[in-house]
Amino acid sequence: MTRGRPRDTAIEGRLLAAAAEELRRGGYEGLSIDRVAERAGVAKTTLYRRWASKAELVVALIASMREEIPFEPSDDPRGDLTTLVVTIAAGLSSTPTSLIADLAAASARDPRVGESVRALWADRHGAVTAVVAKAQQAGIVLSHVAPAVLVDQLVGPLYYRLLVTGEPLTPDYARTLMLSVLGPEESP
Amino acid sequence: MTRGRPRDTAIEGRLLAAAAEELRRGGYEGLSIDRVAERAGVAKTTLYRRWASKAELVVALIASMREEIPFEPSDDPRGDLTTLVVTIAAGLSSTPTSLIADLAAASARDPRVGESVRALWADRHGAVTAVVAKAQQAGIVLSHVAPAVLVDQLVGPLYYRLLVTGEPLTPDYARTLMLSVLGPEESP
Amino acid sequence: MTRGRPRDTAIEGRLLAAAAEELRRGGYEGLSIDRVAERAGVAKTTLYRRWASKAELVVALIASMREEIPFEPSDDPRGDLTTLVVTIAAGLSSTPTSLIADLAAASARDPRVGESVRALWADRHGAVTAVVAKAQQAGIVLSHVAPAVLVDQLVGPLYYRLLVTGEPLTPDYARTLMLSVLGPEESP
Amino acid sequence: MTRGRPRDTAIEGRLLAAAAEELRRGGYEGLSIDRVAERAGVAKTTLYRRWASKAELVVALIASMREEIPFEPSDDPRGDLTTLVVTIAAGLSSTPTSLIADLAAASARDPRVGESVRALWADRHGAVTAVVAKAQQAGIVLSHVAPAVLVDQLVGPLYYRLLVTGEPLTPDYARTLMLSVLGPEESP
DNA sequence: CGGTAAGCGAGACGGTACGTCTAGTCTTCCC
DNA sequence: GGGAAGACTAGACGTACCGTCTCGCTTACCG
Repeated sequence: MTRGRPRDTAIEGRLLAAAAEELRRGGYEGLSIDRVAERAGVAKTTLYRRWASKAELVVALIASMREEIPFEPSDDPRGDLTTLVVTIAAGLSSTPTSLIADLAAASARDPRVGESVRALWADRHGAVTAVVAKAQQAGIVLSHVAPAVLVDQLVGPLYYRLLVTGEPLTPDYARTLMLSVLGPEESP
Repeated sequence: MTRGRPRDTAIEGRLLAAAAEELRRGGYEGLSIDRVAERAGVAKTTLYRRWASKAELVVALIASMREEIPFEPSDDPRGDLTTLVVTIAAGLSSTPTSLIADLAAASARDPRVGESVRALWADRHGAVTAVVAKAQQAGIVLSHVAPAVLVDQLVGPLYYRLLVTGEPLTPDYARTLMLSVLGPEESP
Repeated sequence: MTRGRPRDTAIEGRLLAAAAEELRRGGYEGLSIDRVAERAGVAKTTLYRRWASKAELVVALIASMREEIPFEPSDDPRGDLTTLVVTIAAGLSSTPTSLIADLAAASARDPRVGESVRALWADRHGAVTAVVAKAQQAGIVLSHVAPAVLVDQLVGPLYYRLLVTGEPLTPDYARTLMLSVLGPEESP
Repeated sequence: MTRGRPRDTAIEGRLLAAAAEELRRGGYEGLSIDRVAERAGVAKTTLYRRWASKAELVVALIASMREEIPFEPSDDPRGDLTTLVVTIAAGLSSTPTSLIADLAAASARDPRVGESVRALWADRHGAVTAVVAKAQQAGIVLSHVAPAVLVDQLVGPLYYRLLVTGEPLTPDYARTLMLSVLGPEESP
């Protein structure tokens, strides 16, 4: 029923790409609508026709950034978990801290952004949870604590260091976390 | 040594009160320096002489809002730790999340702010570290992992839930964290 | 020769009516093409197919507004003239000033608009000129000055007050102008 | 009484000069606030602190462009009047018509602008009124019509031609107006 | 009767300007 | 030197408007 000139589908991609670049450079705060539009070679009105505000743009952007990181669980839960946590730590420390912090702040301000951001992490954390559950079933983790809590204790400290204490996220630290949660590896 | 007109000590209080009101109404984003100064009946210069930026003002504001919770370590490290973690969780969940997230974001952008914010948490976290070390020495915690890491695994998940997953910080959750780190209490 | 779907003749009227209403409310400046089209229930394209720009639309609008005010000269030029000038004054003061001013401004910017607007006044002013010439021939006006100049001195002050000094255009003022130009009436 | 940092007096001049240049190039329509500010090397807020809108800026600009034409009344009211009217006509016809029309339009929309614009003409028109009154007292003008009306009939036609009929404002025309109002000069 | 040319509705698009807001710095005078 | 007042820079924000464009549908006339 609603007709008219169809939207140029390429524009959305260009805008999101431009916004991503802006976000990468200056974080949420430093993302300027004018610059995004200019970088995308698009009129500001065209951007606003799609997203009514900066927040909505970022929501869409984050959603579009969810890369499918395929993870293949092996028979070695302990090894899998180490890989996962180290990878997450590496991913976090290779992303500008201010960006992650800005996303957290934007999430806290706008529930829709929050949802979008959580969906962004969902894959990775879901994988961790799955492996932890598996390890628990295999008897590797003796704890009777819910897997979700163990995940919080593996992943939470990473964000904590990043956002609160400012300490570095080394692979060693990630492994130490593993050790603390899983206990020392038993020699065969 | 110090010359010239002494600072009007009442002003600081008026400014912080004004800032608190602004923060209450519009959050970090909606806090306007101009409005704070005007509401306090004070020149903007006077505000900036005390705090170099909006972030620092908010840091000071938060600091002023923090109640000195004197903590007296008892002979029961496990009980002490539980009290501490539950208290921290309660403090965090009673503060608007957006505030904490904005502080983290401001920290990531400006190291000086980061330092201030860290000082804000320092007391509490210091206390936790001390008790954890004590518990470890007392043999309650069998882990050979550094106390700092255990603290990260007690406190980190709280921030993680708050800033990342958005899940609630209940006292039960805090206790579950304790359990996971310390292991089940041994019956005497 | 002419192929394709013929233009809907009713649309032009609806557009002009809509434009007239818009002009009445907000003057030239406040006339928005988008709103005119919407008010007429017509696509913007359809409007632009008829007039290539806002100015041309207004030109057509003004042209369509030319009401034929039939004027029947009597044997009493002085009376006729009074009637005419008072009528013109009344017409001007019953029209929003800003509209007249905007038309003048649009005229100054675009010659085509100017031509159209002048045609709008032409009838009335033509009638005045005719009567003045007649009065001059009848010896009522002693001046040897060209009728056109006398007309300027009768009508010009009306616009002058309206557009420049902002003073009101009362019937009395109109009569005073008459008196000044024609001189006092001779008693028979 | 006036406290705070004083306005930088040089800025006003720079802004007006920039606006004048803009006006010269693109007329009222083509004058962009952003460009004026940029050309003047000044923040837009600084401009808006002085004039609340484009119209007000232009009012000030026009006012600043008005040269103080010192007028010394002689013993020859007829000559004085001729000089004045011819000068006014010259002034009007040397100014872009669209500017004057735009000022009239802006006046009609905003009373404050109207006041400013009237003040702009006040000097000249005041001088004319004074000389007319003097001429009337000296018996040169026999009319018993109020001076203000005579002034309207001398000056009004100039604006009328400019804004309505579009006819040129020649010195001859001005003299004809004089002649019509004052009557033919008596030979000594 | 089917092709084709134009009218039409709906709305996207580029481009540009507007006026408002904010943070933080700077300048001046007063105590 | 502290304080008040406010000017100043820099730049983002979201809205409005104009005139062009791109669709798909509809209506006529023409062969």
